[in-house]
Amino acid sequence: MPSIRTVAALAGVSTATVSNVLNARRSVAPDLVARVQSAVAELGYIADLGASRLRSRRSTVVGVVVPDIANPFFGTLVAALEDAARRDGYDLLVVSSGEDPALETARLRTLLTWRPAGLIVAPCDDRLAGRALVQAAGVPMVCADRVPADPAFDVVTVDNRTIAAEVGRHLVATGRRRILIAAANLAIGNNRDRCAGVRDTAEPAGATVEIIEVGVRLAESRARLTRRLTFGPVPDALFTLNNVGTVAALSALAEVRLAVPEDLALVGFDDAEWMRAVSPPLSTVHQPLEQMARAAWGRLMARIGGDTSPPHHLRLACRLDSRASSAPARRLALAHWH
Amino acid sequence: MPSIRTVAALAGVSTATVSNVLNARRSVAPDLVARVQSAVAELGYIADLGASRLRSRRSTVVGVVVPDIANPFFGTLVAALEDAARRDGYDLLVVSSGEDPALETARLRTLLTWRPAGLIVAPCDDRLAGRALVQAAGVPMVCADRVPADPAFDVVTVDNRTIAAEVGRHLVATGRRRILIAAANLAIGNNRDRCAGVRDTAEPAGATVEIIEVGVRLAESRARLTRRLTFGPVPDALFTLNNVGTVAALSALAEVRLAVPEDLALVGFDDAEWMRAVSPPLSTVHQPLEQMARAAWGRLMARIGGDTSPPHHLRLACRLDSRASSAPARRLALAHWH
DNA sequence: ATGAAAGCGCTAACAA
DNA sequence: TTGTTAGCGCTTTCAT
Repeated sequence: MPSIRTVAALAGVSTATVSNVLNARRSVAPDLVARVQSAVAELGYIADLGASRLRSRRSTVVGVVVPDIANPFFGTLVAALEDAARRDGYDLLVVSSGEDPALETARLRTLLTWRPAGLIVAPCDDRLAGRALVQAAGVPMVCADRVPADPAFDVVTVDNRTIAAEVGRHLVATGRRRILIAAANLAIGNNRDRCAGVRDTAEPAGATVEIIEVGVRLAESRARLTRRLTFGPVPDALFTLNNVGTVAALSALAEVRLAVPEDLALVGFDDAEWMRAVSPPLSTVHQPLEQMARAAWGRLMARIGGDTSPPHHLRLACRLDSRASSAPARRLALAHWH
Repeated sequence: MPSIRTVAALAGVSTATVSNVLNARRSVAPDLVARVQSAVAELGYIADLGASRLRSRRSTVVGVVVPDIANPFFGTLVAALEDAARRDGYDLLVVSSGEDPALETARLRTLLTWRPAGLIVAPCDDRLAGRALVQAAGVPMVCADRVPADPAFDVVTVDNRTIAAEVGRHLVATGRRRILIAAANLAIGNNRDRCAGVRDTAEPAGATVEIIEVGVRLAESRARLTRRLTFGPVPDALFTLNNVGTVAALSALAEVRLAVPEDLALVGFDDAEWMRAVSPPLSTVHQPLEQMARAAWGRLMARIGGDTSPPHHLRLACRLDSRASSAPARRLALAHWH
């Protein structure tokens, strides 16, 4: 591949001038600009950003860590981040932690190896074991979705407790009294807050709230939920705390032959297009993912730009999309779902 | 951050020795190894892979281009690629083309800027406009999922025509005669092959096959499908050629009040967990994504390793998971779905 | 087995 | 305004 020297030689200028033309840093005479540009075009020259970063000490790559890029929740988050990054001239190095804290730390170390300008991390638990590594490297980091226990970093998340309280209110208002919450993993603060929110409104209204931890994997969640529904008392409402749990719930409910919403109401945290397309359409808590991505990106850009203000802690509002899966059981036989 | 010189100074050795210890290239005396290692630990030294690549001319980053990382199909593909990459000590620079050929080319150019060891691309159409760029750069490229018209590169895809023929056979065998195919975009060879496959088996059996192009976006697909189902003759089978189309179909069918499978059978290309969890479970063509990722990665590693054999063209077999959404209409009133 | 020195491609001082 | 030179952090000769 041609280097900046090849271009300089062909254009009959110095490498500094080529650099200045390409980066528009210093003003260059119009005829030299033209000569450089045609040399670039003729050679198909593409600058080496690695070398550029090395010398200029300005990095244009940002590392992103998510628990699982195959999960559409994180896929959508990453897509929105990429959009923001592209606008600002950054590229994204994306890694998955597989919901494993040890792997998360290892992946963070790998990312630091590329000298990113910053990091955006959706931690796999509240501990965020790799935090020390990042702090030692002095690389700005913004946490998204999940909140590390001691947020010494900027954090962008949602108002879990408030929206879960609304779910509790909704379930009670539609006549449900025995609420089962399927939480993936209570080591995640989000999930504890969501449970607390439901309790806030459901218990004072006389409903019972039971919580089971079903794990982060689909197969395991389905199995635990099936077991619980087979052997325990049957609830009249089920609230799943993430999209994997919602799929697990649908499978488990079909397996034990419980009808939604006749036998029990189903509400899921995390929204997806298919959830409103199926019958019955599923009631969901919609998280503002694009907004979360933009906010996280904005904070990171601010930090990269030298902002040293105390950590920002942003909580975005969710929206409860109440659909047929949590309609009152008694009215349902007659109602149309669409 | 400490550099290799900081480590060398602390360990009392030369930078060459530090490099040799860290990369295990030349043999180093045990005591020096120990001193280097403790210096590394003490300083929290993390090597700069950009500088390393610059000097050694060995890149450990691979660029990945997908139409949309938020689409679980590509999310899963990328997750599988990341897994393979990590095992081989590579990192992934992932970009989305947004199903836009111009953006695809721009993103490819951006990737080349990082001097990747190779590229894995799921093109957004058969033209793959950026191919010239990649060839000029001399960077090995493997295409996955979609096949460029003139495959001068290694390609890993699925046997679309064969599995679509099986879908046609299945629909005919279960009593369907008026098949509607909802193709996203016929500029994608995959979709043309899938249509041809259905025709291969359905038309000789006396069924009619109609094809409509619904576009790659959900809202548009839903609208076009609704319009077609409202104003055209009602088919008794619908085959959607990707996961977005399947969601669009569910919405459209609910909107026009057609019941699956009583009024028509529904079969979707692309599988997802939720498709087997909903009622009725959806019949789907399952693509071997993990296998596709492993094969693409394997080809890329071979090319990076110097393999100059003629382009490989791999077609993997899909599996039709026939579920209740394409059960024979007449038997259905009595059948259990699960 | 180890170190000194050169140089990967680029940009930032500094000189002219 | 332009060119010359040094050097970012690393690896690789080449010498010892």
